[in-house]
Amino acid sequence: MTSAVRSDDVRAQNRIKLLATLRMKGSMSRTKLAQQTGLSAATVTSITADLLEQSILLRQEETAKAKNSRGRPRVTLAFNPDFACVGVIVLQLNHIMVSITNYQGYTVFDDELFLETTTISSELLLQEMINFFQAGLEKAKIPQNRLRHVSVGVQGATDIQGTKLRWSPIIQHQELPIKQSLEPAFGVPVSVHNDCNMMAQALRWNEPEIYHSDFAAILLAQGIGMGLYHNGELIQGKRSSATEFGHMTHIPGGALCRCGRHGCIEAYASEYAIYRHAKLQDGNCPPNSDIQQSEMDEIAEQARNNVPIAVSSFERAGSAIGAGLASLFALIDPFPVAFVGTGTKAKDLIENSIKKAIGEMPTSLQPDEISMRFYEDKNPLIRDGCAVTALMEIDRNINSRTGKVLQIAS
Amino acid sequence: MTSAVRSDDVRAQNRIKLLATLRMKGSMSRTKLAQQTGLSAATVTSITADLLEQSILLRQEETAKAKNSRGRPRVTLAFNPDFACVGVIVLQLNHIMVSITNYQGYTVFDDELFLETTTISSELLLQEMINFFQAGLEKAKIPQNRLRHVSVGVQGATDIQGTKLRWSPIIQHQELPIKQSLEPAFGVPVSVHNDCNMMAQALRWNEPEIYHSDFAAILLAQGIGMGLYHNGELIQGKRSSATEFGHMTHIPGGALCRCGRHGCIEAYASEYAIYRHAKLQDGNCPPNSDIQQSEMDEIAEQARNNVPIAVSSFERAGSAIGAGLASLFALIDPFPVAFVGTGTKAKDLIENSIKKAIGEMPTSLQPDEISMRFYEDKNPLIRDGCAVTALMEIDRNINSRTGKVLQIAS
DNA sequence: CCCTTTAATTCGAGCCTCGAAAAAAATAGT
DNA sequence: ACTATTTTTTTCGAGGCTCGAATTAAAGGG
Repeated sequence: MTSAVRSDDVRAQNRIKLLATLRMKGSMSRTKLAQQTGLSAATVTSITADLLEQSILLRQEETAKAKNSRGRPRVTLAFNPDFACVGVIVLQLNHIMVSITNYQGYTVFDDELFLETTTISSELLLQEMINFFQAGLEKAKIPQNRLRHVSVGVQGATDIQGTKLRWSPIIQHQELPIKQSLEPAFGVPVSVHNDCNMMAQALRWNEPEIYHSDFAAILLAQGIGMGLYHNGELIQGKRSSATEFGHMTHIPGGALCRCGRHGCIEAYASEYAIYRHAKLQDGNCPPNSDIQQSEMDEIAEQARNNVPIAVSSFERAGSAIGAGLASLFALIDPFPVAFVGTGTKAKDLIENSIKKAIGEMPTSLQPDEISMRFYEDKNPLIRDGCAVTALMEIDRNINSRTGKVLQIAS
Repeated sequence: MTSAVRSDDVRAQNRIKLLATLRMKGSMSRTKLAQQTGLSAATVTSITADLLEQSILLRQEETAKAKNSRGRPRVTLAFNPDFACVGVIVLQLNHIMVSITNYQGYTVFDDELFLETTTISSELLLQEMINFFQAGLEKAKIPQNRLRHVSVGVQGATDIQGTKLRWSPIIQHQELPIKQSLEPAFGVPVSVHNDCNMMAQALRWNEPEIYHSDFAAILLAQGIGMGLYHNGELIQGKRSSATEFGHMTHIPGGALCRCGRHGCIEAYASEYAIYRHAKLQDGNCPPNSDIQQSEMDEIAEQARNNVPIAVSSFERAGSAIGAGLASLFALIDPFPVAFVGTGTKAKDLIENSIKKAIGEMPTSLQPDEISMRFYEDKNPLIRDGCAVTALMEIDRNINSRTGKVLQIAS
């Protein structure tokens, strides 16, 4: 239902709109900002005056005088890179990445650390995250008070409020209270996000022409994950974060999945599933959680040499994904899909069977009309997605000059 | 993205909020309205004064003086039943229903007509809809100018704008331009909606305690349909209306579906699928589109007498639905489900296998925790859903005193 | 008949956005 | 060098809106 609105909510709303426009479309002049936002020039002047005064925006020096025309030269407004910065911590299997991004969106520091996530105690893991990020802050020589937000990207299910990691294949523990543990240490808001959702966020940021209102990012790796946008909004559960595409049913009662159930898409399309089938293991064989990339490469090579079992391993994977997509396309309409992760190395081996499976399904659309793109390296996407999420969170919470937090009545 | 907002949008927004509160929670006093909407008493007075002046609301006579307390007696505000009325046309297989609902939400007239939808030309069908509704208007003695909106509920896929019926099993034609044909005849806005979405709308209206933010209405009948709400909003496609739950994949390459593909949920769970299996027909046998209710009842009776093939027919249906729900529950979190239609007569035969199939799937929730309710008669739900949709459309478009239509800049 | 209580209204303060007019800051032409 | 032109910004009421506080309305209780 619509919310009650007060007069000053209007200003807040329009300020957010204006900042979001700058975030998505880059620096621009006030006049262009007025066009893009639909606000009057007068209002843009008023709002940007506030933002300039608060050092949130900067007048950008006209370096290469774009003097194509006469008239008063436009003044390009840009985010002040030093107004704030955000931290990103990405938690993966045996691996932590941290990075720091300035308010303009440039990553000014990144580093990574290997540690055994599967065996470590949850206290120690949280402490390592804190220490490693603090060390990063020092190495990057960021003034303490500049940090405004830390965004944590994790593989696994988070809660909808973005406070904790509810369950993850990379650690043994459940309900890891990340926000609660990290906020006291950093003194700034911390939010926790599913890695696939962050990939989707980053794609939307990098390639808005393709990934805008309706699209999905699908992680093809040890597990299968998804970040899904519909009508310009991230689809999330009511309690848990992730659209668990990998655990939609593919074959009722079928192969054993890492989650303990049978027949999930993941039990056919993940690396362990491809490996299991290629190695002639039974579908009920417990998933191998420690497959080297070289082994997957080898199976792919065999498939390229037409070794039947290797070929069919990848085809099964493609069919499972295609069938799952077809189901989604039945629910929502067809949308562009980005495949991300090491699994895309075998793109040549799965693409056709994905399309074939989509085509067999009750969609009126031809599979060729559906945009499918492949992105091998997931890490930059996860990192950028976390950074943008954090930056937009800051943008959204820049308050009126009173400094009080905006409250909209329910 | 957020939209630019103008000052008078605030009034419009709050007026809508106020009307929506009255719609959903019934007549109430200004003071209560202020509490419920979060607006100040002063603002409620101001807005309701406008609405009273325009005869949109009425001061309700205090019939049974609820004088429980002293103090100035509250004045209950209610919709003026005579301010407007809306028409509903429900188009089903060989069957048209029309009804008229006043602005207070009471249905003041309804009627139905049998005609061969499968063979009729699209021109004639549209003309019959117009004639039959016009006749209803006359019988109900509704002043011409009181009608404000006509809402058409159809079985099949509509376009997202609600202008036409793109495809339907009940007619041969495609892209039936309902809005375009009916609007000139009625002289008021016409909107077209999928029947399952309207069922969901009606449930939300009738039982908001259960069906509020996230829930689904599933039609179990000749076909399988769904209306799905997520985060308080109807999930729709980008182009087509319906969440085609019935055409999600159940068994890849499985039984033949009415849509021409194989393995859809509908090919296992619809009445024709149950019938086909019970009659020992092959899964590739073309769907029988003309099954009498008595035949379905008979199969159900056999199942209750433990005739194995009849039992398994219903179990297969339940499993297909349960598996589909489990997939949805993996995407979003589990939500309450309302099953609607003649298929619910066999509720005792399918409920357990639905729950079993959900339980086998990778949801952490126990199937018993999921609300599942059954509603045999779909027609009142479709009708009421259409009526409420139309009424809320009117509420949303009541303009400021200038009479101009509200425009929010993109 | 006055006091208490609850509901609703009035009124001024304080925000906002907007259009029109004015100011600012450049280039083009003579 | 100076004026006219062009384009971008800013300034300045006008007109909306909501809100809190104070006021008025309309009962019942004693």
